[in-house]
Amino acid sequence: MTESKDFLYPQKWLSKASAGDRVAYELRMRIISGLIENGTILSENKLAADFECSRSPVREALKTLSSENIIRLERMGAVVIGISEKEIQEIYDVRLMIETFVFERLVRMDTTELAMELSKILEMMKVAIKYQDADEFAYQDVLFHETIIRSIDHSYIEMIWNNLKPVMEGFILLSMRVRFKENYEDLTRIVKNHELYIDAIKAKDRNLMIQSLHQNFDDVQGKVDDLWRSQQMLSTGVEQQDD
Amino acid sequence: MTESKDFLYPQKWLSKASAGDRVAYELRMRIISGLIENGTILSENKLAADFECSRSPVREALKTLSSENIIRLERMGAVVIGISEKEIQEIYDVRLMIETFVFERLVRMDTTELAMELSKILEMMKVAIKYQDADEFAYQDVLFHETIIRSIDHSYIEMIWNNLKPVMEGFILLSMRVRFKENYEDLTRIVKNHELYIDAIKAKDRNLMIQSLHQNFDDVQGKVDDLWRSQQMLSTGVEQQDD
DNA sequence: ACGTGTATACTTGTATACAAGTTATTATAA
DNA sequence: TTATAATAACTTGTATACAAGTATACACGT
Repeated sequence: MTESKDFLYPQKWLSKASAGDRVAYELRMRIISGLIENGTILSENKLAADFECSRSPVREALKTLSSENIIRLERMGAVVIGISEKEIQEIYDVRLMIETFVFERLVRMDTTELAMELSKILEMMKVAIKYQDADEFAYQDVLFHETIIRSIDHSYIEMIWNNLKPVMEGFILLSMRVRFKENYEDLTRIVKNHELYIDAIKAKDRNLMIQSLHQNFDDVQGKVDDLWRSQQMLSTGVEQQDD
Repeated sequence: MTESKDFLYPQKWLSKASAGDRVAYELRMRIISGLIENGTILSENKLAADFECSRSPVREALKTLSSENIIRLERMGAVVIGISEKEIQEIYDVRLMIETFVFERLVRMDTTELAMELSKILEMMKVAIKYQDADEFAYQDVLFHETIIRSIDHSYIEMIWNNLKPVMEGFILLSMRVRFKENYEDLTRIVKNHELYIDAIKAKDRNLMIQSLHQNFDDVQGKVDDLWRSQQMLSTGVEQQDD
């Protein structure tokens, strides 16, 4: 039980977060990473003991996680749904759906400011690669897409994003940690991909955008593999919990 | 303050609901209907007193409502966002988006069972018209679309629906109550519209589906007008609250 | 051996208490 | 009259207490 006290979610990102948020972020990571297996039944009391807090923050976290579709609240306990291949596919269905929608709006807007902002984020990503900071890279990657989505000022599209984001973030976080160790050269390809996306936004070229999205999606397939490897790394590094 | 104790949400739909759910459903209706004006700052304590319960269920309700984008949780109090013309447009953007996505899946499935189920719901709607039960009609209307969406078994599309549904339901509820009083003949047109939708699903005809969706959308524009009328009816029938 | 009832150890939902922080108000001084 | 400091009345976030319901295990009678 030595390793299990480690946190999967970057603690510095939680500096001003409430206990409820902390539980949500960490619990989410443990579920996405497979550390907590699908089908597991979570009890509020056990979680409260685990996270050394009262049931109030735990309840809040469980409600959040259930609205993100990674657990299911039932009469007795919360059942872990987690992220299997099907869910990953579904998440990217939705991402494709909303990003396509967003692009249709973007082509009717002035995108110079957005393109500038995205370029800045891209620079950040390059720096993160240079200093081998996987977490920072993941953060900027998520921010990149969030910036695009928020630029059209559509509160209900943003609502969808808000529900998707935490899971995406966790997913990408785990994936990038593996890549920084094992597939370092992949990162430059991801950067290229994002450059393509910016070009598409600048040129307002649908074909280019579709192309970029699809390449991004191919990357995702890679991420899926990474995730499994990440799960294996975790599960072999940590002893089994008895129930 | 005589009228303000009335409930906007059908109480019989809350038979087994928790206090938290009751607060959420009723508060949502008061926000959507405009009974609680946009920009109002809600306090947990005041709401708890209003609904005669403790802060726990109120907190739960506020969290739900904020994930539905009709309030915004801030440091001090929850700010009511509500549903203005912009939000209604946005909600229907999303509905169009997901229902189009769903249809693309449907055309690759066996839809006979679904069509049967939808026909049943349509019959229910006709009965509701016959007995002038606006709430039941609204319920079946929402169920109709929910049934279509759930038929493709896509948990993240369902996630979007789950976040959208309560607001949609409330919105349609208010709209139908007005129509049953003032635009009774509209209802048969809505039924026709749904029949068209079923035909599109049976025939797997994209054009027919698009046509039906757009007519449905025209209906929505009507609903928007109804909503304003509903809001006026409420605001003139109820004395102002002093703050 | 097997069904049935009961005791027990869980579970959630809700109320309440308390701490820490923010806003508003009031009193005081210039 | 105005600026400022202190106090009072809020606010949320978290812990805890309690009630009501549910699953489990165990004993008992058949």
